[in-house]
Amino acid sequence: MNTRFAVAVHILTLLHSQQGEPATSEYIASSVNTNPSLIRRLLSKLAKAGLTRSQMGMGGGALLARSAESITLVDVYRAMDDSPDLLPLHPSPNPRCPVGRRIRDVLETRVAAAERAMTSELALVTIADLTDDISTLL
Amino acid sequence: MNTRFAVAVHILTLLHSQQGEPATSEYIASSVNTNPSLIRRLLSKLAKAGLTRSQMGMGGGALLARSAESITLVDVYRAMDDSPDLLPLHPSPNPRCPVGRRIRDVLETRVAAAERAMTSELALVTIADLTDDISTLL
DNA sequence: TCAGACTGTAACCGAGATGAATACACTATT
DNA sequence: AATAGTGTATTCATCTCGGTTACAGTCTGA
Repeated sequence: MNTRFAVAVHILTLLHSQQGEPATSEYIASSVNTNPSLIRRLLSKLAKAGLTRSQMGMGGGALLARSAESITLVDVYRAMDDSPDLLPLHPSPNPRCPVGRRIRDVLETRVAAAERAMTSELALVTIADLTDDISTLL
Repeated sequence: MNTRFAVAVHILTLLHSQQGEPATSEYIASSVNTNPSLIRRLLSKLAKAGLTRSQMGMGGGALLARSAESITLVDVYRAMDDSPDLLPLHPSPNPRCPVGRRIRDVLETRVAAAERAMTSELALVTIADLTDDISTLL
């Protein structure tokens, strides 16, 4: 995994703290410490996942499309998820070897269970939770 | 994560199926369908983690250093683990922004919990389990 | 209606990771 | 000594990633 997940969470938390005021990619980029184009790329993915929406034109910017209480970290994780495999399997073992022929299926089952365990944990945390965490840190 | 984890599991399962007979990197490579040098690189890591050992010279090869029942997928995962972060965080948010200043710590806690959930699941599965899975698949 | 403030998206770059391949010194067995 | 192995360094092509520039499209307000 790359840092897109972390940046996306950052974006959503920031949007939540804006309380309905649209945020420009320029403004978000200054908080994340990167450039606006990258932010817009991520916002495009978040919008496709139904987590944010954008107002075009002057005075526009990005907004949460749903309540911060309803957006969990799994939602963000899936929205950023290009390659579906957290632990990719080796592509082409030798089918003429008993182990090589079966290892893929066997391992896939076990790895899928582990990934489910992780996403279940991510599902417990919402963007609103993170905002609360930040407030209590003050 | 890359495919090293999957290949390492493949290697260990193969070694277990050898029942104490040393396996050459050439033989392992033919089952994994890659080249011997890559296998030896991975074996070197596995040996450093105490999971395998090698016999040099003619008739030599790799062996399990511990019982297959005692080697779990977390052991393999950690042995291959170069970069410690499954979900890396964004390196340098803007410290002058309230969200940017705190998001890292807040997110880190939650992500660590999720990663623990995954490794706990991996800890439940041993190399011996995988060998059993393969046998029952026949 | 036009200028300006925005978004959305494509394109390109440099850096780093990855797997494949080669090479070679070293070690044990026969 | 010859041979069959390991261990490790190096090189290479490819891919991914984040950073950046560029530009067309959209909205607002003077």
